[in-house]
Amino acid sequence: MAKRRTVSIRDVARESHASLTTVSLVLNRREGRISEETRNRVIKTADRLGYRPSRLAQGLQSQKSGLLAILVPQIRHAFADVYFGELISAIQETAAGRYQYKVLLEVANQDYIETKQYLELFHRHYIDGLLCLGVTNRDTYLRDFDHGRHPMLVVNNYLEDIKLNNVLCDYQQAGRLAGEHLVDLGHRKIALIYGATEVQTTADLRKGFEAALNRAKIKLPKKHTNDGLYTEEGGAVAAAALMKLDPSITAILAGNDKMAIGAISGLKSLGLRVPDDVSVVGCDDMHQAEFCDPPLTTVHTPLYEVGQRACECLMELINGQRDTLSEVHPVTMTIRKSTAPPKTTG
Amino acid sequence: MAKRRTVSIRDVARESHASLTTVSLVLNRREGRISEETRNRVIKTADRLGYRPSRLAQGLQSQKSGLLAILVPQIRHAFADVYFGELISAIQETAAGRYQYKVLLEVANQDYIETKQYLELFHRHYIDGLLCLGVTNRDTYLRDFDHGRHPMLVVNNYLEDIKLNNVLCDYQQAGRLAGEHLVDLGHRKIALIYGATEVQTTADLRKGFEAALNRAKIKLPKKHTNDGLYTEEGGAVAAAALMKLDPSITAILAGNDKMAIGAISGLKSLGLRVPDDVSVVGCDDMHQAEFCDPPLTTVHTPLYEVGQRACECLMELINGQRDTLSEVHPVTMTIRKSTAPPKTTG
DNA sequence: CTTACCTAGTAAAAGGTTTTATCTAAGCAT
DNA sequence: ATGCTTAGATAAAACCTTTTACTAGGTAAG
Repeated sequence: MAKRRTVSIRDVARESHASLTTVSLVLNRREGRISEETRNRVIKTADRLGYRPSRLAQGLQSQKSGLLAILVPQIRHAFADVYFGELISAIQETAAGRYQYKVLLEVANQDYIETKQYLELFHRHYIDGLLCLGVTNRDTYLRDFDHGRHPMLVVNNYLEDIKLNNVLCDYQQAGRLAGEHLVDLGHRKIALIYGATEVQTTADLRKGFEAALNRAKIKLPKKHTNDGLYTEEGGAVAAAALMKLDPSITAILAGNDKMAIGAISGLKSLGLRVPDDVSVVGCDDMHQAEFCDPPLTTVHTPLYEVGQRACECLMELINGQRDTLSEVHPVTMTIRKSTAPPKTTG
Repeated sequence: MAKRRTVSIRDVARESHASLTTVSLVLNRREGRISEETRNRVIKTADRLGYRPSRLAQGLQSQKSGLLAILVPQIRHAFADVYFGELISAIQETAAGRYQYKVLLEVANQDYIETKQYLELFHRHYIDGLLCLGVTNRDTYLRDFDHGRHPMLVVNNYLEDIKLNNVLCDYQQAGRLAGEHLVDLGHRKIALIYGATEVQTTADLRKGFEAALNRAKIKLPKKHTNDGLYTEEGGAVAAAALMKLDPSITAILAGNDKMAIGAISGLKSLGLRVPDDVSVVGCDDMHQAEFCDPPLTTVHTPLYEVGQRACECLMELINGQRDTLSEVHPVTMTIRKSTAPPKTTG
């Protein structure tokens, strides 16, 4: 079981009676400098020996690691969340497929942030770029990046008082579209189940939603809003509480599909029918939204596309083709069966 | 915006009037060789300059990358699956927390397998070890690993005819426990909703389940089994089909919690009550199982623990403390509200 | 006084690549 | 015969560490 030494470019050079330089030039397809004959000889030898250039040596030389990292917050089952899952899939596929980049997975727990591991990642040449997911306004440590020295960008969010690169969906538009849809159907008593308030896009969603309602002279009083904690259970509880507080509510927007689905089940367990008694709108348009009962009307946020673009933009930052960027993607309504005009009350 | 060169060990040596070797010795805590005075001088200088050793150079020297990869199959939303999510979380946390290892995310799509990228990962010194998730009997390419030249192991599964390292739950026991639980409750007409047949652990679950039934002189005929495709929708459809084929069924085991939850909703929509009319047992004990209606009786498979152990074992393989291994973890029943004795039919 | 050993430290090699600057031989013009 | 150009190839430097083998100077033992 003699662990044979890995074959290096030196071995190829020796066995093909050429110099290091020649082998390197041939293998990196620098055209025109080497004769056809030598080229073939080198390639054949490299093949025969099974030569594979070491990423470590290449990286040391080029000062590039060929790696990017995805930083996710430490949430139980962050990796089991469709939202993150969709983004991670998009990023991984784009990085691997289009750029031959590999993806590192990092979790930002308390110690990680205190010891500034996210900077270490760059300083120790682990990565060439960083994508931050699930960022909130409380993540002030991101200020360490606002000099723009390290290629990084915030995915599907932004921070109010730190200027960072980002690619995201238009959540104000999302709120507006959802609001207009419900108003157009004739609803007047409309409620909102929001997720965490420290997430900027959530604030935007609310802003857009409220603006749409206001335009139709509808208020969004405190008793018409509730926290759904971004979870199904939270959505269920929030919906029930809202209906208890004001039984005349006829429509609810939830900040994501999970809470919307929870809300539907919460309403059902109160004996209310969706959409006959109460209409429900979600946000995200995740896979499951199509298959729940009733199929969910929701705002389609192009997450896969955002993940993909985030990766592309990060590569541009890495390659210095770009300095700073902020890209906003439009959203659309996907109308299914969970919304309908309100019952004409007598 | 002059991009200043990264500070190297050479800079530290120069500024602290010591040699490269001395600096390296001090910084790597090789005790005893260097005087207290020099040591302090070096440390102070390193701090002042903000020196961070380059992982690339260290890796080149040590022939270790400090990275391990998780290989997942290309399934839509593989990263949004609680099953994979739990394993990935466990692995990532263990690798980062206990070993200062970082985790690379790889997706095994067709091209990836055909071009043997999984081997390239080792040959090009990207990684020191590999963990394979979601493996099936069709993944014959894994034969490339059976020489044991590269540290790798299969997580929560195994292959019948390829001898590989693995850490997994005892799915035969899982089937047996579920079967015994239902038999003990008095059920005689029992059905199984399985996932993909090409997954070895699924076959094991069935085997253990059937053995438990047989011991009680109960058969598991073809019409009492159905494919649930590992999804909620699949579970719903499968349950409905089973009940249509044989309305006398009083209990169902589903191969995972997702299908179990689907089965419950499928049964409900047929007007059947769970557990009053039909008992349902799941497998996995994912977070959601506790919160569905009724709370799901299920086999608890210690996924987090398995992921953690997988990581630990991989590190032992990497460090040569171990050559080959196969570790099976016991499972337990978590009894909640979705199972009950069968109705005494008049 | 010689030998052996210890302490504090260093020079140089090794790890594997890419790139820059240089070299050689051949062909051609002067 | 000399100088210039070019194609084809190469030596050496650079990227940054860690480790091995060595040195100089001092002390203790024989």
